[in-house]
Amino acid sequence: MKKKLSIVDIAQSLNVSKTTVSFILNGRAQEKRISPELVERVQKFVEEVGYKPNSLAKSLRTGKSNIIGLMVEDISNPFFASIARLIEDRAYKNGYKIIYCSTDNDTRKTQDLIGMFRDRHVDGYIIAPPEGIEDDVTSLIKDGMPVVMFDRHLPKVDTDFVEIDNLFSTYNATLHLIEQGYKNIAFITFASKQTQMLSRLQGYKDALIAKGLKPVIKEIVFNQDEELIIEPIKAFLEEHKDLDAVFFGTNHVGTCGLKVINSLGIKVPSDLAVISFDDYDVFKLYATPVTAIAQPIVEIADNVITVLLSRLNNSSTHQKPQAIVLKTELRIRNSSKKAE
Amino acid sequence: MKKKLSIVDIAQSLNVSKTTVSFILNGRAQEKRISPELVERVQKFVEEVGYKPNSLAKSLRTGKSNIIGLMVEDISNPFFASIARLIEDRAYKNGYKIIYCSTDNDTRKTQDLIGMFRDRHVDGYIIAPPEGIEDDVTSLIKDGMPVVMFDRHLPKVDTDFVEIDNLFSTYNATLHLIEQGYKNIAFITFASKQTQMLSRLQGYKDALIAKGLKPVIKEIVFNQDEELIIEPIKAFLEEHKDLDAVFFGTNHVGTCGLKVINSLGIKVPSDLAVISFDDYDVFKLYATPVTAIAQPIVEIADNVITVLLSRLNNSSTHQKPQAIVLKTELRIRNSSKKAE
DNA sequence: TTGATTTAGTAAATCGATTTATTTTGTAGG
DNA sequence: CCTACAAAATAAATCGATTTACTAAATCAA
Repeated sequence: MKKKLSIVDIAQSLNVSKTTVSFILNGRAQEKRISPELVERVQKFVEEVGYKPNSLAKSLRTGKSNIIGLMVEDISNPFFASIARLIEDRAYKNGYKIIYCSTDNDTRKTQDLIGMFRDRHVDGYIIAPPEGIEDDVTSLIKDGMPVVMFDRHLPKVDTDFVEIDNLFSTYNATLHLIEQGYKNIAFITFASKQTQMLSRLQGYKDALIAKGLKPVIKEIVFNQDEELIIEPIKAFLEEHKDLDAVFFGTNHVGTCGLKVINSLGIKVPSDLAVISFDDYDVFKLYATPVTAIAQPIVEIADNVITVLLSRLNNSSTHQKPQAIVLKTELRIRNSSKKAE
Repeated sequence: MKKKLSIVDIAQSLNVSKTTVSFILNGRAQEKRISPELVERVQKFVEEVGYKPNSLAKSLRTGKSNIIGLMVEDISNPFFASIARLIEDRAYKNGYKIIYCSTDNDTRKTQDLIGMFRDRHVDGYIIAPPEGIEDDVTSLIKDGMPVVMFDRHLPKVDTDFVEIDNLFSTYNATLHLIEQGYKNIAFITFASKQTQMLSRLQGYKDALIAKGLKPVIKEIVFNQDEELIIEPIKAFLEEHKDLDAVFFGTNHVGTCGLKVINSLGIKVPSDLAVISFDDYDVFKLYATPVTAIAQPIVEIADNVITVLLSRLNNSSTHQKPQAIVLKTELRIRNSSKKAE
């Protein structure tokens, strides 16, 4: 177990001071007028023995950790997993590592996790915020931490966020259903006060009302246990035999919804047309592929990391927070008009 | 922007030495014979002002970071995302944070990432290792780092690992197909020398040979771009019209395979029976649900974290590395016998 | 009373870097 | 020859904890 080399070891081996080594390694040789020969000698040696500065010590001194904290709702959800994947790639390419965690939309858990991240001195935060976390995020921002929110935002917190045009997305998709001749369209979603969920619901309602139809809404209480999501959906569908279409508000609800539909032997779209928010292999490969609203995942990730990196690089300049809203794509998969 | 309190601030406020504060905060008060009154006073004050030790400084001194490095193949793959989720939960509960990354099965990238983790002084490693990474992992172990491998292992590296009984899983599932009357069964998988892939392939071959049938194997070169996976599968299926069943070696191949099957208008299972490794919503919700081999995800995660934590807690004792092999479950979904 | 031991606590070294302040050396100008 | 100034490098302070080694006061035994 060879022990790690420190900057002192390097300095001693070369008979120079560690200050000099440090300056050279940090590219401040010119500025500090260190002779090119010495620079060369040090760099060559460092390369040779494979010395790498201890980043903990570095962080302690500089106050920068080169770590970004990423808080998603649930890393096992394909939407968040994909985003995380893309963010991870771009972060690593820019010399940042990611510490991530799943909030489960649980305020207390999220508070704890913010505490942990803070404690670890992460340089910046990427958060899909749960409800009730306003104060904690505000306090982060007050302390000068860059925070970028995505998927949703906190109206009371003035910071960058990247999200999609939820209201238009569901409005447009609902209109599509109506134009196909569907009239009894239900919206099944998670009970939530989060901005993206409120907008999705609103878009659906707006479309129905604009066309003089009556909204039918079912809100499911989120639960880790999938059975407890499936159960109420089943009850709802059994109770509303008159529906001719159903709109699922998230990929998770959508997947559970399809399971219910299968178990009840409902035929899609002849018995019941289906649209889901989020596109996802399950929807593409379903017996009759399901129309879905696809989020521009790559763009979301790109924007998130770009905004955050720019904050990290000029932490001095106080630019106004950016609100980035991206478009979605309605992927129409079973466009057969409703049989009259 | 209030600045953080340090242990010195605490010590000064209370008129005691920082040594004393440190001892008390680390539960060494008794051992160090510090009077109960003083202990009480310090604890109360610390609580009051909400002081938290700077974990970077702590790590620098103690050499422990309380961070676990998790390297999966691809965090956006549902198998790895679920495992990561479970590991994350259990790690946090035990006071550890996770830094994760996706290796893409790329040796060079993985080497870089190990370097980064090492640099960050992570306390332990959980790795789904790509090929060719033996030396790097061995060197980690030599340096006394706990390393647990999962999903696959490196035969030349003697360390803990958790995986499933791949050979039996595919053997058993293939036998199931044969018993159903299928005779021309192909195995489509990623080209790979990884232990789990070799075993899966072997299990398939063993079963066919045992029954006097001829193996038909198609190995796909992995690629980030899904089109480049779909393409060769399509070519293969078009070329082998005589097949009556196909076995997909991973969830990813399976999903792509179903897309091909859909695009070719092949009916499952009447034209072609399908089995896939890994169970997954896509397979449950496919037009005719697909028989799949379900991995015990919770058990895998539990075992991984348990083994790692025990190594972390008694790093002194040199227990023999454990090889944990778990059972899978064959979920039979369209068990209709082949029509003769 | 004296020396040993225990009790309760602290000063200083340490982890491995960065950064500020300072010293040494060389050279040009008067 | 002496001063001034730049060039080249370094000593020492710092980040915020832990840990080793030490001290002062109190207790105890002989």
